[in-house]
Amino acid sequence: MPELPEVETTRRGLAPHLLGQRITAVEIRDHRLRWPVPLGLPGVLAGQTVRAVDRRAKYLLLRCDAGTLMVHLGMSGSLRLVNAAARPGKHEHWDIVLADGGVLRYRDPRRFGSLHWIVGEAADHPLLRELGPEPLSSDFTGERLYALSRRRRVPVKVFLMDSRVVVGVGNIYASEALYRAGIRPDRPAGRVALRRYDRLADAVRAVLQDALACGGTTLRDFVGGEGRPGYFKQDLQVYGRAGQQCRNCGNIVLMCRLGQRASYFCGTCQR
DNA sequence: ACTGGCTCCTGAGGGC
DNA sequence: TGCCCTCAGGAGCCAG
Repeated sequence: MPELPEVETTRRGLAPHLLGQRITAVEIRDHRLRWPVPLGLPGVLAGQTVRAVDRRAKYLLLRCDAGTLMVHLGMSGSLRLVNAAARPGKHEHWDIVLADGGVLRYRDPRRFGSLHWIVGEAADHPLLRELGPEPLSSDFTGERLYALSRRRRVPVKVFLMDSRVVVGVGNIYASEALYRAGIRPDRPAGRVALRRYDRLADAVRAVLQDALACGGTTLRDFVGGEGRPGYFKQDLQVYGRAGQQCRNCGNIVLMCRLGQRASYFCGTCQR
């Protein structure tokens, strides 16, 4: 599933092909994404030139002259550049046709993704306005986690996955980062000390950077054909490993459910 | 202000 | 070319 590293990898892969390109046509084959794709989109987008390809959280932002196209991949979405002659498959819901003949094609079997056109400052859009800092930016610190978590009783894992606290930490990486930091996922957020939040912020950065390094591999697979699941799988320490041995202490990895999400941890290494 | 629960959707996987 | 059930997951949204 597209986590932040994969969205960033997608951005890096697409940017060189999209920058400076004029959009000649847009075809929406299925409007039923998470939010209905605006009917007027092809009209406003045709003739626009892509000036920048940015990312905010897990949203891709294609900045054009008259506005910004905002794409979310949901959990099963992917974007590929394909040949104009390639027939769209079953779950390939929209195309953006470029002046050079290339086609930016969106595939999303579960349709949890979205497509918005934003006129004006994209950062002011309701979906972006309340977002916390990027995890790989200097604004993301243990001090911030500590300050925001005082008197919060939510499990620290749920807290870490709150996009107002920090963006881009999905279910897999939340479990992995907490394991690396030695913090139990079910510990109340307000009962984690500053020094341990420093460790956690470091762990989040480390996990995301490691995954980003693997993301390059994912993009190749994903551009070449089907995205293979579990590109980061071999590096996972706890996620999906309930009942197996902790790689550090040998005790059994446990699973619990927090905020309707499966959470994995070692009861010995994490406190 | 917080917190927990629900929701969208389809494919995968397990039981039979 | 088996059918049916359950579940996973990003994240917005809402009720209490």
